[in-house]
Amino acid sequence: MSKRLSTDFYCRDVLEVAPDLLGKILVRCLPDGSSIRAYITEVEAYRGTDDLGCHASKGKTKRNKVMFDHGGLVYVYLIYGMYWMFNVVTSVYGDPQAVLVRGVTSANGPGKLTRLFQIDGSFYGENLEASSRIWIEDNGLKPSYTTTPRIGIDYAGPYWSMVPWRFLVAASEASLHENEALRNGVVAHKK
DNA sequence: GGGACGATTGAA
DNA sequence: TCAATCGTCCCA
Repeated sequence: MSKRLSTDFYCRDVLEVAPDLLGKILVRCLPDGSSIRAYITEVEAYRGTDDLGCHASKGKTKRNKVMFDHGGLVYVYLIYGMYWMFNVVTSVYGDPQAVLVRGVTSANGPGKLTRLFQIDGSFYGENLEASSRIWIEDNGLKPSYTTTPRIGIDYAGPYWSMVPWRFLVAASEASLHENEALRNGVVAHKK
């Protein structure tokens, strides 16, 4: 049985929350009553006003203001005029940080993820502890992971564009399934 | 008010 | 390699 993550989970430094989100379950309840669930497999950390890759480096604006609020809120924005990016705000009030969720087991890119989960601008500021249409659950999985520089932020300069703040579940699905099997006490059969 | 530009994706 | 597509942000 998995349990919904509460606000205090998110009110920590983004470099702790980001890797901790790997293996968690993103849950979306649709208007028709059905729901979509998938394991989070890829995330990126954006950390404060010093981080030139972070939207908050330009100061507080209409678009990014929710990042300056407390953790556990949803930060979504439109990119390239057609894709919504789904982020989770972390840390405490006044410390702008967020985790970009780039992939789950059923969608391998941030734009494809929001399209599949039907997440749009109406989710701006949504509270993940209280919302009845989107939240994240802990299933007890702690998959191993690797890191790389963040994607698509060359403009952030040689340092910030190379910081290894992209976190990926090792071996992606295979690792998740193996971890889940272990949690359930099931022997994983490998070829 | 005008123009440049994306934390992307999919097709050529 | 490149177009799609539009809200936000910066400058005037």
